[in-house]
Amino acid sequence: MVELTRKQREMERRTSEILRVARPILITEGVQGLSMDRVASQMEYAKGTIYNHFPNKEEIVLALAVESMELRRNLFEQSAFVAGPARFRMMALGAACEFFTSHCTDDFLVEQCIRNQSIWDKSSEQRQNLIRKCEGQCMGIVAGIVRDAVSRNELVIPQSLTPEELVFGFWAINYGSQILTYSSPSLPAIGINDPFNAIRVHCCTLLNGFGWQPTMMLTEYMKTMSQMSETLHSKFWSLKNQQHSIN
Amino acid sequence: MVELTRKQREMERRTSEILRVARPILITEGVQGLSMDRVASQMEYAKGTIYNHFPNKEEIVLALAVESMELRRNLFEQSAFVAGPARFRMMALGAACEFFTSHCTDDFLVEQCIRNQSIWDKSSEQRQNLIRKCEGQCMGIVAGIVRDAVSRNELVIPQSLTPEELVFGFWAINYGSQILTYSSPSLPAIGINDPFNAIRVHCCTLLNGFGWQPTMMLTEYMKTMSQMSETLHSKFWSLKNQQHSIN
DNA sequence: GCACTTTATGACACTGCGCCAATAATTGAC
DNA sequence: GTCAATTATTGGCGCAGTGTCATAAAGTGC
Repeated sequence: MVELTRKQREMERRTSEILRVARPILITEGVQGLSMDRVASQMEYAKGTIYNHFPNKEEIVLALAVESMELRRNLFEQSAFVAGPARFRMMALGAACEFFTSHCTDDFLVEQCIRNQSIWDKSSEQRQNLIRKCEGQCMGIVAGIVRDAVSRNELVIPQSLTPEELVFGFWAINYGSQILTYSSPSLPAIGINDPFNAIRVHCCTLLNGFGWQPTMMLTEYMKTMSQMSETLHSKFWSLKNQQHSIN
Repeated sequence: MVELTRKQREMERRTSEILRVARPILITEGVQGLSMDRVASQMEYAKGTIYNHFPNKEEIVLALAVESMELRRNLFEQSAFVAGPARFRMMALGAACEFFTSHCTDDFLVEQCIRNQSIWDKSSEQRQNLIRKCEGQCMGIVAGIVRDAVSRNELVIPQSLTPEELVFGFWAINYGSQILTYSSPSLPAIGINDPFNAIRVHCCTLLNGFGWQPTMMLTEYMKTMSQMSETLHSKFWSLKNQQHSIN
């Protein structure tokens, strides 16, 4: 029994070793650049051995994405601890998104990979469920804040919207802007100089538009966001570093 | 001279023939499924001949994306003709986005492909510029509406935002929601039952949040959107069909 | 030390890309 | 109408990557 456990642990250790080797390849050269041969030779194992751990490279990509999404979820969880009105927690989440995109760019890029249909198609349902689970957890955290705001009478959700659908709008605007920022070749050329600032303005406008109390003037919102960002950064950094030491 | 032109025309005819063959493959089986061999055999030409027209398959994908983006731009142009306050034109643009996603799904999917880094990397700068140009034109149409609203005193843009950055928010929320809708495996499972409706609500809230006149209650906005959508659909359809007859 | 199980290996068949020498078709001068 | 020159087409080749599988090696219990 002890033997079995030792073997299992060795197996798991190598699994995470594979991920450790694969991650920088995926980040620097994309899904194209990642190949089983390459991972194998870099680890000084035969290809077949890698196939004992992952049935195809898409599974490796998904496994890496799960790690990255877990970091995002941890940042979200941390944001949900901010004191004060629920709106502050919502703003902290915005700060977490910004942090994730600008300081965990690698993880953001890895997370992006799973939006590729061909990767999704080739991977096992089991691992897909891990992704869904993490996605659901993130949604749960944000929707929880929305529900909290409602119960505190700080927000009235339009009747035609579920709390999750309200979250969906913020999710979409953050996600969309991040994708556009990273994949649209030249935003400045078409007049978008500071996408981060722009999205902050839009989020503030959206929050105010829903009448989410306390309503804030733009200047006040921006100031609070800056302060909040600064306060949270140390926590965010420690979460990020934790993540890296695990790998 | 006449001879040359005839040859050139034959060449061009075949180029578009290649695209006509490649498009359904790309749509049904993704970038993975599209191969030069396959296009060649389906057209009953040798592979080398296809390479006389496109230096690699990525160029084919980009060429298809240009076609699809041109359809989007045409829908946008059509929307900009709507009479009344600039806000109505902005709403018509929203309807155009909805139409593009739900009735030109194939084009939407093709447009998505170019967000893939590896495709962008392998394609020529020339064709990349075609994409940028079309993207810039789309932005120009929407930013024009924003500027119009400002000059009509129907809108005051926050000082920290350029008109394009204001557009960026709407772009992000629409784009983001569309991507999430198509690539997030089970939105209903996490509480998002009607993403389209949700985004309409968010857009209305955002417009109101910016104080874009005439301010509209949600019910009024939704009603107007439905009417507008219905009115525009015939124009949209004819544009879409035009596109298809060209191919 | 032996029979048996588990694990690792790398050669192999297969697919697809991009190249290019050989081949075929077209052209225009005579 | 013929023919050399130009131009276009062809498909086989080298290369790289995937995933499989028979074989070899290592590990395990007795």
